[in-house]
Amino acid sequence: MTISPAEENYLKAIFKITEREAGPALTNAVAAAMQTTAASVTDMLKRLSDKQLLTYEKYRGAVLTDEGERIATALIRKHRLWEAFLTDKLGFAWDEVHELAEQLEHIQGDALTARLDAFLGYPRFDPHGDPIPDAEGRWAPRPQAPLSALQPGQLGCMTGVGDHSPAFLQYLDQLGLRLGAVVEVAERVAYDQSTLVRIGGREVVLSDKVCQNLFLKTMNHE
Amino acid sequence: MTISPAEENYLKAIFKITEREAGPALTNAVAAAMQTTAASVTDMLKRLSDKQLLTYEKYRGAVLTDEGERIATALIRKHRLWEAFLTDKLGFAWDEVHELAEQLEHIQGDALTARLDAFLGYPRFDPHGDPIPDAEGRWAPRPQAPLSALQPGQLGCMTGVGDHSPAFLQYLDQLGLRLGAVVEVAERVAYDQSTLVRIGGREVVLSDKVCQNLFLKTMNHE
DNA sequence: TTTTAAATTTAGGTTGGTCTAAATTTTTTA
DNA sequence: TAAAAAATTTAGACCAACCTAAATTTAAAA
Repeated sequence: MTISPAEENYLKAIFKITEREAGPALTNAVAAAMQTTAASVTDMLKRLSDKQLLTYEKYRGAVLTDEGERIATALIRKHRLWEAFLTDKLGFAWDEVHELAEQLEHIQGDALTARLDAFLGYPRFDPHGDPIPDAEGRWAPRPQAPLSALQPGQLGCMTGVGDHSPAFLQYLDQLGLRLGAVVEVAERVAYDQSTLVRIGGREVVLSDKVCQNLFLKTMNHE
Repeated sequence: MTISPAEENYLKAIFKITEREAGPALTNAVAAAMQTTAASVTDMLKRLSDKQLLTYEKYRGAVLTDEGERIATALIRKHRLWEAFLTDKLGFAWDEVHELAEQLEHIQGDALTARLDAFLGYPRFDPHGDPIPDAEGRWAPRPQAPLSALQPGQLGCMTGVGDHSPAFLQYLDQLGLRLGAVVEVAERVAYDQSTLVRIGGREVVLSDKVCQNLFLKTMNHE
């Protein structure tokens, strides 16, 4: 049974929606994620349901089957391995790799994925700090919290981002915020929830929006 | 103006046909190369003609325009760079890379191609000895002849193959015939044009078909 | 609980890329 | 040069993936 790039993209979108929202993925949510119309989504959900890649109830949304989830996971694995390749081997910046990986993730061939993984040294995280599932679909645990959840005085090591847009990533570059950067929360402004942080000696104010999209692992002082 | 993978494949097929046959590429020749029907080809030739990627005259075949040729060349460049990547970096054998490269050649992004080229050290030939055009579409000259054209007593260094099928490539592996191998023509059998050659000490008989698909650069003794 | 609004599906259409079968043109052969 | 064969095109159809507009169902509000 063959599966098209378009179908794969739907499965991935549904996977990501159900990752962050409880219950079935609703038509409009999928349409928003796929940048398409609700009518097109309904169409596709029926086809994916026929292929047993998800269960679909009219007006009630879709849930991936085990097979659908397996395909989505494999796709995310390939996407992130290619992102690691593009940054680590070809020297692309972390804000340049998403679009290319969107194409590369659809290349078929288990041997290719396995060899690429080995060539990269079996990375467990991609250039944005997102976990790369292994060949069996297992995810590495990642104990992290958004900067917005840290209290003044707390110290954190940057482990990921919640927004992959080039604009956001470039802004972080400018602030010296890359994976592994150590950040100390100095003060939270009650008025707008913005946060004063110390990054490598310098003090910077980060908006609430930025803090919600910055993930850190808490550390002890010294 | 956007161009689909299917369209790219047609351009590449037509490029390769006109490379080896004089005059315009005929419908049936394209159909054979694309493993499709003549009707589908006619359809596509009209569309590519509308897009100014080739000139097409009913019943008389197609000739690529400069733009069509540029696209075909870029596609071949990507195909061969990816093949080099797959063998040199990921450790695939030369008979395993064609299908994967057929997929990878359609990945869009000039920066990717440029960086891949640099990462590989600007290779001028792919794992099968085929030349890789540079970013401007220029081809390295390759002075070579089929083994079938060499006379007894002549010495040659293997530089390429005329058949990329896994079966042929694996057979060559078995004979110790890889790029760079030195071959001495010992004798040609008039009856069936088969050739007795010496490869690294051993004597082997190669059929005419094999000899026509083995390319060498002639060398002087010692 | 009835009305309104929001979400979703259905109906019908488009485009790209393919197909088979029939019609046409070109080439070959008698 | 006329008939037969080969090559090619046209006609009509299909499928995947999308679309808009209208109809329907569900959820929210009065």
